[in-house]
Amino acid sequence: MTVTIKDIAKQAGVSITTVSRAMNGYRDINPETRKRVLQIADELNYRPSGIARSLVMKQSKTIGLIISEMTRSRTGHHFLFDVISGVNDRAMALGYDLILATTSPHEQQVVPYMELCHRRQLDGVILSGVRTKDPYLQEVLDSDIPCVLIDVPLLGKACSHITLDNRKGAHQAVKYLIRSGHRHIGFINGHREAFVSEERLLGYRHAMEEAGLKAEWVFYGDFDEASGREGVRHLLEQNPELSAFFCASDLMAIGAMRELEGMGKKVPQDVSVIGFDDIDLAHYVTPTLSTVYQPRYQFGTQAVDVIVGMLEGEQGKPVVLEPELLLREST
Amino acid sequence: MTVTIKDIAKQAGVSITTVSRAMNGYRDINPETRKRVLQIADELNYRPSGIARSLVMKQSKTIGLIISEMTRSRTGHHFLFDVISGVNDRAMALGYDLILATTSPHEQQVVPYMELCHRRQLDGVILSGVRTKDPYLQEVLDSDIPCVLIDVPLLGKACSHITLDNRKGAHQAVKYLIRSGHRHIGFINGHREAFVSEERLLGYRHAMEEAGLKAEWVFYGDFDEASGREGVRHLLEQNPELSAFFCASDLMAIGAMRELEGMGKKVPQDVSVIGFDDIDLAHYVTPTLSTVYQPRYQFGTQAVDVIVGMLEGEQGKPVVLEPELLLREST
DNA sequence: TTGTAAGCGTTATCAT
DNA sequence: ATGATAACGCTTACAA
Repeated sequence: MTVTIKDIAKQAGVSITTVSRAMNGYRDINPETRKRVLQIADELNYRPSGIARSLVMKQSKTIGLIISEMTRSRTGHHFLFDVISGVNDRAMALGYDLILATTSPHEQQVVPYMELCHRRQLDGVILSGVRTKDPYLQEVLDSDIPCVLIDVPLLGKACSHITLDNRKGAHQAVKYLIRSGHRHIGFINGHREAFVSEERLLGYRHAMEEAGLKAEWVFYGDFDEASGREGVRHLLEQNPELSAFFCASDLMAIGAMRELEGMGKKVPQDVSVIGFDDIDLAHYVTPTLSTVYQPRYQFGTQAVDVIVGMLEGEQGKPVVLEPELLLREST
Repeated sequence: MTVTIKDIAKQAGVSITTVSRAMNGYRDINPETRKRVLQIADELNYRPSGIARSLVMKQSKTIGLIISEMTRSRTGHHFLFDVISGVNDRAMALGYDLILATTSPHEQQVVPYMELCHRRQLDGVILSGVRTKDPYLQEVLDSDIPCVLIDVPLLGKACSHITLDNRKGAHQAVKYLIRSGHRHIGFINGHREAFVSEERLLGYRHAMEEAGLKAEWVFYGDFDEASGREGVRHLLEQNPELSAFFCASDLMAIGAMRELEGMGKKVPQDVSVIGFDDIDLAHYVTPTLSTVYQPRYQFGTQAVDVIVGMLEGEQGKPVVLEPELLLREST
């Protein structure tokens, strides 16, 4: 049915070896022959089988993008699309195919990391959304397949990562609030199993403490809008003096603003709010949201670069991207 | 290095055939033997090679999701993430792997559809974002590989599609505006190479004409915010009497609202606006946007269902999902 | 410059 | 119930 090099070989009256040579641009072949082979391949509408090639070459030219908790709430949406785009674009540009797979903390216990890798003979994998104590982390460390984690600072023989300088980002945001005159700044953080949460907390603390302020108004949310609302309620209840909130995600910041509105407080007149991520929503809501920008697309492209680097024998170097504070109307 | 059935066979003192049998749950095998084989496989940490299996079985258990113009502007973002999620979730649930690939009208001329399919031996493909006269359309028709197109009403021996009842959606929206008392309703459509644009235009016309109104205030945009603004400017310039706009995307509707605001017109007091899609933004902007809901996630899951149906020998039936008019503050 | 033949990790056919 | 053996479509020594 499908045409193979065998068919071409027959048609061209040469061996399959010669066909293979012609197709792959080897030079120890008569230009005439190559031309004829290529010609016939074209006529026959030959398409090489990557599958067969993968089997014999023991590399698939495929990168796996494994995302944990992709659809859980709407949180991922805003962050992940760009990451996926970046990975896809760069992977394609470098000649790699992309396999997308999703998992969850639970799934991770059911189907081992290595199973995903071997099934498709992934050359490398990019892992996003894993929590600090998810099962895959150890498996990644044990594996020989190059892997770069997004936002989890693991390092190993075949494992590197890419992340933002979250500490700096948080520090910038909080410092700005302080400079704007705020003394009582609440921090609505993400959940505790996210590495970025730890880092952002450190940034918050650092900024507060270096200004001689107490850094104790912290709430742990879940990155989504509801938990932003909750954070405001919770923190304000105990500390009515809070005049600003730094939130570990834009979604939480939006929730915070909504809740504040509901309480009759004006943003930014009464209370200032800063988010994190700079998702599209940030400049569509009213008031527009000041936030810490994350170069999501670059998370994707650079993750691929690191992987491919490792594939070529380099030791994977961690990548730490720069945050950028974007000031809008909410401050 | 990697352990294969051969290794297991040796360890277990049986033939590879027997191992294969054990692994695949055949029943013409001694339960004892199976148990031992499975046991050893586990000890050795055996992971089957999907690649090898694909080669011999001539099916890869893989579905390709090919998206044209994925990152062009920010338009796709809002619509595509859910489609991707849906495809991914259902594909995984049914035991299929997902390969994500992107293309563009230009790319389509460079790398043939069949090349993508054969390279990975895709069992089926889902195609999104193609324009009405993109090269892939004909290729899909000629191909024997099951394909379902999203929002392009192609039908063929191995080709079906899934779409929304766009005509009805548009009709509902416009009819609502008419019932609200509007007589001069502008339509900011998507670009002409989108099938959905034709359909939505028909819906607009139908609603207007059945109310005895002129249906001639049409602008062709590009689905993005900028073209929404442009549409308002253009239409209003020539027809200051317009008191409502129906837009073929939420992004254009938001652009329209922004432009109207800029002109000093209040939404909805002076002018009503309805969008299309119900992206997340719709209920975050001010005023919140009335719109026609598209079940994006279902586009994904059902597309997979159709593909898998075809893989099992069914003739692919087109799927037409139901729109739903969501009324919010912009009307 | 070209061909022969082995092998990649499976499944499948046919014996036994 | 089990085992040889031939595929699957390709690459790659090694020979010629």
